[in-house]
Amino acid sequence: MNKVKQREANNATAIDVTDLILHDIQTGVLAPGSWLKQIDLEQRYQCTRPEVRRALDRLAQRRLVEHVPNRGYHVFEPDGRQAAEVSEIRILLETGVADKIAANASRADVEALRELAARFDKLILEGTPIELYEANLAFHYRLLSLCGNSELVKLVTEIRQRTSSAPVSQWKTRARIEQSSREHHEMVNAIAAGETAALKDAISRHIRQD
Amino acid sequence: MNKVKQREANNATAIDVTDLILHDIQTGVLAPGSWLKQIDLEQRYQCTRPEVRRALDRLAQRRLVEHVPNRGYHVFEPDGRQAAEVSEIRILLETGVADKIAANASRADVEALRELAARFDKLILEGTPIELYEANLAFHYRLLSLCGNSELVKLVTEIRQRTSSAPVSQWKTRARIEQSSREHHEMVNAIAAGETAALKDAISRHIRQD
DNA sequence: ATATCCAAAATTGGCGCCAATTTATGCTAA
DNA sequence: TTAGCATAAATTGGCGCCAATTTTGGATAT
Repeated sequence: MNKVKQREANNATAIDVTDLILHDIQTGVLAPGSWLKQIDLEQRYQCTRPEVRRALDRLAQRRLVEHVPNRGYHVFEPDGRQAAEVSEIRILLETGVADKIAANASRADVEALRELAARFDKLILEGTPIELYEANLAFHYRLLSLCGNSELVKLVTEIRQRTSSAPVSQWKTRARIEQSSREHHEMVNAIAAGETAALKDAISRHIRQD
Repeated sequence: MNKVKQREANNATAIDVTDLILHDIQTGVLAPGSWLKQIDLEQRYQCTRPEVRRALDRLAQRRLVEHVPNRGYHVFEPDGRQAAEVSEIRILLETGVADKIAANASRADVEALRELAARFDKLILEGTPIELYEANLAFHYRLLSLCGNSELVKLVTEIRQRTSSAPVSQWKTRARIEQSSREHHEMVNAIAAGETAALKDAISRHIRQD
């Protein structure tokens, strides 16, 4: 009985338009500043009007899009000060748990991080910008998860989205990407060696230049 | 021309049902765990069904209420671990900017903080729990604003709401309230004296016991 | 030729209805 | 008397329509 219900429940969490729009903002498909017309989104994502509106409202709550009453929603573009402030927050949080990360990291964790850092490396040459972006996310997620504070992980994931509204375009220079990759390895090495001071320093520099 | 528009713009930002429900959750009128039926809210706040649903969706996004599909929304009650994790986050952020707070505080700022701390003191005896709660919020808002990072202020305001779902009921013991008040004064004194270490310590203890 | 004003088109946003699901109630059978 | 089931009530949630506002295009007057 209730085949449909069963199907729904077993099925991976039904993806919501919010995530689709979010992904397109993150990957730069929807450029910062551009207006998000409800009709366009409705067609693009093959969904209904109320769904679009709910998604836009959610993204506005997260300050990823800005809402102008009776005018519509447009992709938010953080000014320099806001970006700097958010970076500051990330540095406080991520360096603040650096010692916990180093303490909790098992040999297997270090190995997994090495692999993720290597994957990022590899994708610099072979992958698309989007793949690179996602590999970066995966690395940082794994790294931060070691701190043991899942609320903090969620929070940082959230505010990381807030800064890098157009992360793909930001990484235009090869030199900068390679620098990022070096810092990834630097972090892993610091963890493996238990050098929390070096880890904090690497994290700090990494966030500042991102 | 456009009298209405003018009126609307000049008028204080039209308050939204979300804030009303939020306030009632914060002050404990809507108890943790209780179900928020759409019909009840619709009547209680004299608003339409879609407004209620939008508000509930927003509060669910902020994790102040929990959504169970086809069952409804109920006030979120954080378990011990989550509460501890959120406290940990607040300590990282608020002690992290303690030096900035101390550095930026002018004589007038210190005076204003003294006044807010005194107001809290006074309300312990004379005020209602809600007034006390709001005086506490005002003190902390003023204090944190001195750090100069407005994004951080917004963020902490947001996550502070997340921990203390029923702050009024938490403060049942007089002893605890008075301890809080002492710590307020302790913080102000530390700022006035420029003793950042003492400030960090006071903030840390204050958050942990809250 | 250009600025201003008016009208039409497009877009946003509010509201109510109805289907789907869940919960409560009462009835029947063991 | 109690457990199970079926039916009814209540609640949630999706969808579409229409009003309100804004924008665009064009016509007129200076």
